[in-house]
Amino acid sequence: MTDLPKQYDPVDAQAKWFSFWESKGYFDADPDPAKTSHTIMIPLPNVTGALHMGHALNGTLQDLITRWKRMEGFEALWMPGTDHAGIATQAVVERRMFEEEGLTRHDVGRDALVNRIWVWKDQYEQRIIGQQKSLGASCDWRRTRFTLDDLCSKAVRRTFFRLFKDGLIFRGKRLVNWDTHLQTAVANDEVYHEKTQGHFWHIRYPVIDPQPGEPEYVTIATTRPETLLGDTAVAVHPDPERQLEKAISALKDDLGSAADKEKPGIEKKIDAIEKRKKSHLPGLIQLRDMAAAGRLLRLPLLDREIPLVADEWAKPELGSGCVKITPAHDHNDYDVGQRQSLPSINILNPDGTLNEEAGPYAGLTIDASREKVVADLAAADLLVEVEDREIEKAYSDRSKTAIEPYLSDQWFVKMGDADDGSPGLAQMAMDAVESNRVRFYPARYAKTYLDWLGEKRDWCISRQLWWGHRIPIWSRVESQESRARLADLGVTFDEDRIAIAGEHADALAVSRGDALDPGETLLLVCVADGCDDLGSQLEAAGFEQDPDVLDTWFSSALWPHATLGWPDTEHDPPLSSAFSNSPSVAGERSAVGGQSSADGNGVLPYFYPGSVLVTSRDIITLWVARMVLTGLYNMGDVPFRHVHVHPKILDGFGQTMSKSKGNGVDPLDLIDKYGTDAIRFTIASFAGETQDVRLPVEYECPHCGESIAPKLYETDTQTVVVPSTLKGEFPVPEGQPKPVMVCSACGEESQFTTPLYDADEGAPVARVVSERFEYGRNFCNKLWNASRFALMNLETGEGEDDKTKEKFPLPGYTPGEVTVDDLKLEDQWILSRLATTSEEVAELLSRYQFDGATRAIRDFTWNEFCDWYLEMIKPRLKPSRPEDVSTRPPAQRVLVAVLDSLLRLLHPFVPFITEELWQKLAEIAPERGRTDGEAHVLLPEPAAEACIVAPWPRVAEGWKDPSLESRFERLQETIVAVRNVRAVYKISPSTPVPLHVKCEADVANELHDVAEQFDNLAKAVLEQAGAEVIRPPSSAGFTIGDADGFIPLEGLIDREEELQRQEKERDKLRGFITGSEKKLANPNFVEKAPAHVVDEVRETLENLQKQLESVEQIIRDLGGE
RNA sequence: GGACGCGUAGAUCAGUUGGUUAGAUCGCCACGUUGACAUCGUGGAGGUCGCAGGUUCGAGUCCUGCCGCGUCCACCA
Repeated sequence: MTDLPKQYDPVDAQAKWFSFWESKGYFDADPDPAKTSHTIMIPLPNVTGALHMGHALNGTLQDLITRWKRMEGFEALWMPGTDHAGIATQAVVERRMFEEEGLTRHDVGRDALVNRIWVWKDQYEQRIIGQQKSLGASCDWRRTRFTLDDLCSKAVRRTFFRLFKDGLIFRGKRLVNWDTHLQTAVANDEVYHEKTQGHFWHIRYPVIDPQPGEPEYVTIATTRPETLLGDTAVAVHPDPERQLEKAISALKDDLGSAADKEKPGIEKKIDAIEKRKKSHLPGLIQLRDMAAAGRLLRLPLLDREIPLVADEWAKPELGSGCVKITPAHDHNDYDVGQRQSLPSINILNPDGTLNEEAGPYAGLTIDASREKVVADLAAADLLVEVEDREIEKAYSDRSKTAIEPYLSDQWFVKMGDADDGSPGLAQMAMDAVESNRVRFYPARYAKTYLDWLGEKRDWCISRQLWWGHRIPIWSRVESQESRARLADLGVTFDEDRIAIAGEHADALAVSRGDALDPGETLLLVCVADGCDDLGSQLEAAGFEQDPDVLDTWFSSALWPHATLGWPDTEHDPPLSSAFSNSPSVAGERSAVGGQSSADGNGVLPYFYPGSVLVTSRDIITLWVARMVLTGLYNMGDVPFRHVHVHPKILDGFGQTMSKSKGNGVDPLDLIDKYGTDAIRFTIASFAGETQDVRLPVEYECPHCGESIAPKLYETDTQTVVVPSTLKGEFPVPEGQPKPVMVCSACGEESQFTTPLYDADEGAPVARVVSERFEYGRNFCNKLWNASRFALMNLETGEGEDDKTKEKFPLPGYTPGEVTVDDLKLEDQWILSRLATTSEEVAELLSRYQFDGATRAIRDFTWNEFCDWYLEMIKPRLKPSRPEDVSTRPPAQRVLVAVLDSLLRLLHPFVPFITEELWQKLAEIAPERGRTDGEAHVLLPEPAAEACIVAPWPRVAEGWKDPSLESRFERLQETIVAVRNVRAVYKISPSTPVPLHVKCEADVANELHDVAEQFDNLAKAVLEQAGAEVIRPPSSAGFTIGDADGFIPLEGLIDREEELQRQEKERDKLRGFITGSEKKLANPNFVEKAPAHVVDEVRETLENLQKQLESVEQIIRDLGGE
């Protein structure tokens, strides 16, 4: 007996089959010369947190492709791993350390902090991997890597060394976002801006030795007067007249295309500039000339002499037309400083107080210095005016304190082309896409990639952090002494050439860089991987290692080749069993290098380059571009052939999901509620090419399960998503209980998932869910029950004679050859449809159109296999006369063959349920007819031992039969039409109706052949069919092109009602006919449209007219006109 | 400010190079449970494809403009 429950229980299947797959080693990918490789490198999740819906989408698609390719016979590697995510991870650990123990990183020191982060990392890595596994991820888990493990570290060191030696890494200045509270640089995306009330100070800078006719002062305006202490110039536009004209004509262009309501505003602006031209232009021209003459100004308060320079940054249409230049504390001013060769004066200490450069203001905080500077300027009569003005200020997301732009020494990778014009790193990466060696799907994303790389901006790779790959550079001020010490290591200095000889020739690279003090240079020594003893020797020689670490993206850029063992060509990369990736915690480092074989590292050349990168669009620049670049540089080949960019998941309000908004759905909650397969299937159905996905979410009442709609809620600082039945307010008033959700069904209150508070321990919490996943759950249930039906009918059973009510035995499934003679219409049809569907699915998957593939396979499963095929074979499986028992075995065999193919087709989408069913099917049908052999014959073969390793169905081409499909369609249409009549006349399902069909003789024959299906599916008895059939009186009719059906309904027919129904049909047909006639009457259409289109319209028209005639005949019969 | 995308049924989305009557899922309405499945079946209602122009024999699809929305990048004296 089949013991399948009525509903699929995912929990059991998920645990059972995942460990089965893993223990069998099905996920493992190793070089196999007999197979082609298929490689996907996972976009590394950060070790900072849990997986979210974006990961679920990203992971599902990769697993889907990997499973599909594996079944197609590829050696499919999906490489897992995690990213150390420098800034984010260190920030999380530092924050927790501070909150829980009140310690800062300076309290514990570098090594201790890094150790703490390792502990955190191990914990979270486990959690993330666990989550990925619960999604069914068929990664080769033996190969799990971490961007700070030994293998990746070696690749990072080697890459850095090569770049440095090639002169592609250099030291330079750059303004960073400095958090004075945490004393660290923060990334752009950790900076937020807020508008506050501020002032706009107009300050006079005295001109030194003004000539007759020249102004005594130049006026500038600033929102940050204290920065004048770091000013090194004042700029004026080099051609103010042209610039003003340009501004005016740009505005005039706008005016031409602007909406009416915007016009007055633009006109006002034009007026203002015109006025300014009159009032300021002569002065600005004069200043420009003074700048050209190299005239100097006296910096107020510090009495420094600074030049007046001509630079386009100074916009004559703004302010006074002049602008102070503070290269060390403003991004734009920094650029001006570079262009104009101005010195940069840093006036800040790391803690945000002013340093000795600020002279008398040294030691003051920024705010205090501003007050004093303003007061002193006023006292010196240099302050012209103070305006109130709303200004935007940058704040650190982490410390919530103000961000200061801060000039610092950083390391860069040169992206531009070489001096001789040969392509640089950026150009190489651009060429790879332009020549289609890397292809984007959808193609439009190539533009994002090319535009960004086209700027060829140098890549700043240093970060002021402790968590990460430390920069392998040791430096010391250049001197006789330091040169001599380097000479001990084989470094020689000949004029400006630095050479390295001897045993360290390949382990060291040396160049020069700017030292802190002007006039001094630094000797920069880069130490190659595996030569850390040289670092110690350098330290002994008075060199210091750079304190910074590398940008996280530097290591993740190497992911595609580093994980495969590059640069080690001697050994295969080690597998996790022999591999520790957490040196500090493990206490000892394991040796890098895995199995040594005569052939060297066979893994790298086999799996590189990868096949496809699956990612979201926000890291096309940060990550994708850099992987291509380093791949080309290190490997001489691109890291992957395809880049598939999938959509983002948004909430019902169209906003990005995130923890900080409270609208994030936890994939684990969903898996818990709907099952992994349901989630995967639904997610795959979302993944199209055009749109991001809106996933409306609800809160699920923990008491009764009711769904409560969300709403947006504005707090002082952010907009969050909360339940629409919110009771209480945020921020939670002192002493008040936390806000709750009130359930509209059961009236119970509960806390809910929100970024605004942590729910009380043990309290019932309303989680965020989405009904959309019922789509996948229902599909799985349908598949489950269809299979349940099949399995029930494969066992021996008992039939009952319709007439005698005598029982008789039904045979169980036995394997056996099925030839075309054994096949009924529906068998041939479902095999034809299966052939078409599997081809279509593979085609869509190869174009990464997962939504289309999901639809195709769902339609086949539900609307064709379940709704039609299973229904049609029921009579054969359960004959009602003992003499018909022989119809059962062929039906069973075709059913098994189709189900077998269907499970394989579905496996990449819903792996757990298909494996479960595959194994159940194997118990009763270990040998199944294969559809991929010769057409029209099903030969039994033993099934693969697991669905995951079964071959992807390639149904033999010959099964496809379009003419059969269209005949079948007529049958379907007829049945639907009969059902329609039954529904309209409310005929009970158990009452048989007679059916007469007027049609050509050949059609009539076909209908007689399938007469039993009319009975089976529409409870209709085909009484007559043929050209001679005439409409019986009191009957309902329908027409389907080449056949008219009549259902005599003596006593049931309401003549008026039927007349109306038919008249409605007639009017509809007439509408269509008019449309077609109009087209054909148009000589232009007939002449210009392609012949096949015209023919099609003619054919359609004929058909429509036939139908219309039939309907009109029916109407006349009914007594209408 | 620049780039890219989106706007199609009450909701969420498909709609291949322009070509008969614009589809699906959920929801809705009516009917239906002894035989795989109510997480189901059968039938049905529901759309002037954001707006305005244009190209074309023909536009949801191509072009221009506008309106609304989103994402990324840049910038903000």
